Amino acid sequence: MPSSKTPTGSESRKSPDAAQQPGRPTPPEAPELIWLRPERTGRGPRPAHSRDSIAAAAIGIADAEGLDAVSMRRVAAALGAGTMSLYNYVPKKEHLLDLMLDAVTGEYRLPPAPSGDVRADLADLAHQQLDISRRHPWLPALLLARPSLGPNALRYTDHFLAVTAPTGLGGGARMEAMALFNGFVTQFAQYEQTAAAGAKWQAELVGYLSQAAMSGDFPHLAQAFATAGPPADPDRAFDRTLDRVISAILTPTGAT
Amino acid sequence: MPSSKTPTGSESRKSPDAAQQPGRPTPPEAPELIWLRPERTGRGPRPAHSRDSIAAAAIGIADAEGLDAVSMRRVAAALGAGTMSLYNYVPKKEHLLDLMLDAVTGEYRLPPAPSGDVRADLADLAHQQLDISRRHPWLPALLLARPSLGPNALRYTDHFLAVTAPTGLGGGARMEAMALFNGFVTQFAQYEQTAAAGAKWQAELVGYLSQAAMSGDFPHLAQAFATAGPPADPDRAFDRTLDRVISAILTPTGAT
DNA sequence: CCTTCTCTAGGTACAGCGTACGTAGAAGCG
DNA sequence: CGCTTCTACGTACGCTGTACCTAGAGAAGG
Repeated sequence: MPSSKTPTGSESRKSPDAAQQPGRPTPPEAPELIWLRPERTGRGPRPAHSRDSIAAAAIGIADAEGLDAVSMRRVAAALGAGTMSLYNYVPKKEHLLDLMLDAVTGEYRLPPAPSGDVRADLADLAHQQLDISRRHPWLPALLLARPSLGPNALRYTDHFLAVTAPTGLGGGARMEAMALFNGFVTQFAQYEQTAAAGAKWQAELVGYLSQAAMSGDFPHLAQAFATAGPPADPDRAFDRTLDRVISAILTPTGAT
Repeated sequence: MPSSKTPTGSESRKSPDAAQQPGRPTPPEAPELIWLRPERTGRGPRPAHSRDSIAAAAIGIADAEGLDAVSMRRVAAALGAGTMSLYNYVPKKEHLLDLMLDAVTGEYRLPPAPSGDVRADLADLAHQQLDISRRHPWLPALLLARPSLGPNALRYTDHFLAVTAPTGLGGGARMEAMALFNGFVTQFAQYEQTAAAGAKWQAELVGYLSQAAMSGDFPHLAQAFATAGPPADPDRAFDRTLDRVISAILTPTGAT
């Protein structure tokens, strides 16, 4: 943690002679992480909006029209504010996305303590994430694009660590396990979304694949096609692979 | 699914009286999937560029300046072509990204046949993917964003199916396994990239996390922090989790 | 051969994006 | 009270993807 007053000196923007003049405050070093910036400093007029309301507005737009429709102008308009006013709350658009992420992460219903059944607790977390992802179709893409760790994500992380405590794994290993676990669920949700988005795309893909299988260049693909049964219920496929992932996490490997 | 000739009717752009006139060809329905469009039809002047050269140009830009620097204008300029000429080869920017994806997928060195050691073959695939992702830092993000299945991806898929044939799993299950497997590697590579990108960001994150751990609101997080050893070699962490993933794939669960 | 049709090349233009910058005024602190 | 620091927001810039249009190249049909 650097002292809050020392300027780095490498970022002088104006004339160099004014570099060290104490009259120029040179906004010392705003943290890049939005959660490190206080929402309110106490000085000046009180803000007309809150991070929560901004996130809610953005989420409303994303739910209704997709993530691409979330622009600074749109969100500001939804709040009844001027476009540039939004930049008082959110220094860059990235941070707006961080707010959205953490807001939906708040939708988890986390029990006060683990039930004792690790498998069940993990399965519950996975299904909750799938539900949330279905409510907010843009979520998987965002989750895959940026890590982010807002307050609600911290709560989730703490809960995950609590749930997996009985495995005997060390803290680092459990964090890796969480990444693996979340990653799987997120990717599944993401795939579900893209598949649902374009029926035409999916139909073309099937045609393309079977044509490729027919060509003879991909014998194993052809064989897989031949032996594949009906398209299979996605929910069942999810549970099946989820089981494998949980087993992978719970199986001891001798390393911490 | 509408028959392939009937116009939807909602897309008439010109005068409606010319709608069904046979003289107007009405480019019947170009497939959305770029791999379904022939690269060359045979009529007209021969194109000045190829899909390969276009992909190479785009990849060069992305490698040097990141994915955001890949714009239609930039790629066209790199080819010495006018911006709009690019649209003769690539109907939308998405398809340019598809070309890039499949081109780098061609960098896999796939042995002509599986070695017989499933674990070793899978580990090799994973390490190759990690290498390719390190050569092309933009790859993980792209891979996570869109499925895509170009010719090289088909070759990869066929190989994966061949490698996993001895597991006794059905075709569908092995496809799911591939998704899990690729997803893990891709996410790991992606995380590695974002971590490498911003040292400042990472430092802030550590500060934020330890501050959160200190606050007492997240006891398990605090405990994980306390028991965590040194930051751990990323390569070792990769191999460790990769082992778990492979085990998850290889362990029979009674379902096909 | 010439005609015709289809293709490629590329310019112009538009709507929309993120955001740098500057100004005006309100609210807390000394 | 004044000083400082905040909020609000209009204007403007450079950039994006791409719709639309005009020329002209070259293969196919007569």
